[in-house]
Amino acid sequence: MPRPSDPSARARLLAGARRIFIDRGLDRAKVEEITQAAGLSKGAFYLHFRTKEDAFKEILSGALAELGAILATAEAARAKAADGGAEAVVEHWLQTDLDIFESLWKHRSIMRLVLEGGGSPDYHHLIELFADSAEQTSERLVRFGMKQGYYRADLEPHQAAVFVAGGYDRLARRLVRERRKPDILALLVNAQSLCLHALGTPALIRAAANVHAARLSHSRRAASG
Amino acid sequence: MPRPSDPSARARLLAGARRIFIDRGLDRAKVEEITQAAGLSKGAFYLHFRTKEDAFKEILSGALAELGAILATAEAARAKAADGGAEAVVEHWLQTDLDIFESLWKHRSIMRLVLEGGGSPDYHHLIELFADSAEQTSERLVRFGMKQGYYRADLEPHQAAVFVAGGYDRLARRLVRERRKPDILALLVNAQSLCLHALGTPALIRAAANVHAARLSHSRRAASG
Amino acid sequence: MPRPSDPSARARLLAGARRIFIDRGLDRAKVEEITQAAGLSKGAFYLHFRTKEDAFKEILSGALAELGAILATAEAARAKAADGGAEAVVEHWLQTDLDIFESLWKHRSIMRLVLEGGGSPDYHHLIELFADSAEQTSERLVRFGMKQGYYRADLEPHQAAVFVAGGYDRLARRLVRERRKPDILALLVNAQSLCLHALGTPALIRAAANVHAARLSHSRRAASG
Amino acid sequence: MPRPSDPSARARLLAGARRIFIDRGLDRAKVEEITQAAGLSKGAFYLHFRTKEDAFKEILSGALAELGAILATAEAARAKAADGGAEAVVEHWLQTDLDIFESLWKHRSIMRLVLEGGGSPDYHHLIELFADSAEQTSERLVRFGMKQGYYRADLEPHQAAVFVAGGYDRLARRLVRERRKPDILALLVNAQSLCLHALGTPALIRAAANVHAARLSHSRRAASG
DNA sequence: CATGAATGAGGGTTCATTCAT
DNA sequence: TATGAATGAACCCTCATTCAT
Repeated sequence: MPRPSDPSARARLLAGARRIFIDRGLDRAKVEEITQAAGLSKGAFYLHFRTKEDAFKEILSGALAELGAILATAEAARAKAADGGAEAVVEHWLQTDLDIFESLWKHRSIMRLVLEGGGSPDYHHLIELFADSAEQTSERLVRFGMKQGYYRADLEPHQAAVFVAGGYDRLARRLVRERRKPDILALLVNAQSLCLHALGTPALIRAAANVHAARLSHSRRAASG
Repeated sequence: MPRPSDPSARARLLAGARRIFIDRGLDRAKVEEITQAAGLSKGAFYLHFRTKEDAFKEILSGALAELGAILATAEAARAKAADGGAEAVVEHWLQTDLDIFESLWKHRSIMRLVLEGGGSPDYHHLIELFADSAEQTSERLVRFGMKQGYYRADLEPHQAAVFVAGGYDRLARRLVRERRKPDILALLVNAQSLCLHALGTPALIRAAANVHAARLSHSRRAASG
Repeated sequence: MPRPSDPSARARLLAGARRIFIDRGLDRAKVEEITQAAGLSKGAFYLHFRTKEDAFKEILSGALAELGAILATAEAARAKAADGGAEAVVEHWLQTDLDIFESLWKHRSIMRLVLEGGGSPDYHHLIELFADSAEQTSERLVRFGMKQGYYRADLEPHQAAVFVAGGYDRLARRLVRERRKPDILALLVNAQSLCLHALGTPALIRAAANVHAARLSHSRRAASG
Repeated sequence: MPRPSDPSARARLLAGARRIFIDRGLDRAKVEEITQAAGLSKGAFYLHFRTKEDAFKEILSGALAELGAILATAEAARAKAADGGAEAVVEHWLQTDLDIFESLWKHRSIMRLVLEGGGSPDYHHLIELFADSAEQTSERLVRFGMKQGYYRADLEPHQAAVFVAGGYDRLARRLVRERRKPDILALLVNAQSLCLHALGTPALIRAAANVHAARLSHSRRAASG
């Protein structure tokens, strides 16, 4: 017996697929589980997606596209921030991190799946892609910071970048596993602070302290208000 | 027709299994691929392993046992190192890291598989286990370091530990992907140096600089000799 | 390419399974043979049955349930028959036997399989169950008949029951092997007559003769009319 | 490591095979179980038997040959017994039954297996063979008895034979399931007595009573002495 | 004779995908 | 669009049998 036509079928299938993929991983997810979760029949799945993998890619692409956009925007705004002096640099950096981690939180379940390999070996390159991109961004930032005199001159930029990216990577992996939303701003302020103590010049550390204090107090006011 | 008896069959199967698991992940690896890689017939697999998963576990356990032993040894020796002053602490820390990363390198292919989720969702807890243990060790070290006066007093130990562990985690994930063996000592010296600049007191940073210099020059002499 | 939908698939699978099970026994029957016999693909089997054994049990349960119902009904009606005197007792006994043997004939192929062990050792207890139940019923009847004075007083009830049950058991085993339907009424009249000569008092033997004659002439009229 | 040469290997394999066949049936018995039970290696089995089925046949043939011999001997002696009058006929009949049932008891485990279908459908014809032969013997005896005037003249010989054979068949099936040896003489005396009440003339019944009494008292004296 | 590792044909079961309705 | 029975290619694991030692 056909179900009443429902324009949301595709959306419901995607939602079901997301849930099942998250529970089982791509390989172990069964199409029938997905359609059951969506309240539809097995055949319906193939009206909307060519294959199981296609549905997976589509679910991923949402999250990845958002992250890509954030990175692109940040990249574009970097030069302008640099002109604004130390505090603007820190401010821009912090804002980019916030955008990224908020997006990770929003898509945490599917991101977690991919981060943990549940998307099958075939999808692992995506994580590497993203992680490498983060690392390269870090390295560019380190080099840029050194050139601008914000960072200590004795750094080996690549190694520093690996380490910084690693800190953030681990932060991200933890975030996607949390059940309740942590105070992302606090986490990132802390992370930046650590990075800056490792890499930055005293001047930059001071600038960061100002930015951080301002942000945190503003955030607390917002929370309590 | 049976093949000539070959006492290395089990080893060859393990080697084949490792290779195929690494290529495809546990779920997508076919037993027949494994036995073909080992130059044996399908049935031979089941003379040596009860199931495909059993073979996987066995391959894993070698690597995990070694890492476990290193951590246990290090833990046991820590107190003694602490008595030896700043340089002994740094020395002990560096040595432990070296042992771990050498072991990771030795088992890099299978470790990479697990780190990247190729062992099926079922095995992911192992990574978390190890990562959490690294994080907890980091946190203990940070608290210990703060108490001893080696680390800055204004740190939030948990956040610092997450970040430090993250740096090492990322380092490990990179290491297991390398084709040629990098200079592990140099990587770790760099990593420690970054951590110390982020966390350590000037005294400790100086002590570390000595230890690092000694180790590096010794290592270079060995390499060129 | 899927076959055109056919609502009789399950029935056809059961029919195919019955045939193949009967030919080969449970263990040696291949699922693919069954589905071929049903004109379906191997996978179709698992749309309708969880396992090969399940299909077997289902085929059995039909026959067993019918036999169980007949025995229960007969048991319930026994006391009333006893009140009707010797002829009613014989009549009731004969009718029960007829119901059972007609049911056996209806399900002869599967009953034969189980009787002959084709359902794997696992199913043999079912035969014992049924045979023991028949023996116990026999023994109850013998004791009852002795108490009522219908049977000779010098019988050892258990041994007599074993023997009577054995006669019927053998009759059943022969029946399920026949290609063409024998005259079941005649068989049973004969069997009863033998039992009664072995066990009964002259009065009961005379009563039985009347009942038998009436039944047979009625049956012959029906056959020729 | 080869075991010390042991001339009893074949016997031990047969004993092991018998045990395992009895436990599991032909199809479900594994060659390795058999050789383990015999304390030998899997290969040894094939030094002594061409296939698993061959070993089964060999085990069976022992029991079947003995039964066959008993039947042949009895058949040969029948005419002579007939000349000896009623008591000699009963005596001969009883002795043959005793020989058969003692043989069944001796080989009860393997006989039970075959009777219950554990030898796979392929072997079921053997039971039918034996049962049919018993039935035919019964029928010959009934006809013979009727001709001699020992049996009632109004019998339908075939039906009577089915019933008698059935009683013995059931007796045999029960015997092979017993754990402890029952009093076979008593069982058979009882069975004969029932048959004779069903089939025999008063003269034969009296003759049988004499034979039975003599045999039982002799047996009791033997048991108590 | 004995060993037991090796072989490889099976066969039960799963599940992505198709398509008649 | 929706349905869900049907398909059939996989794939894991078993086990009778072989044979180099």
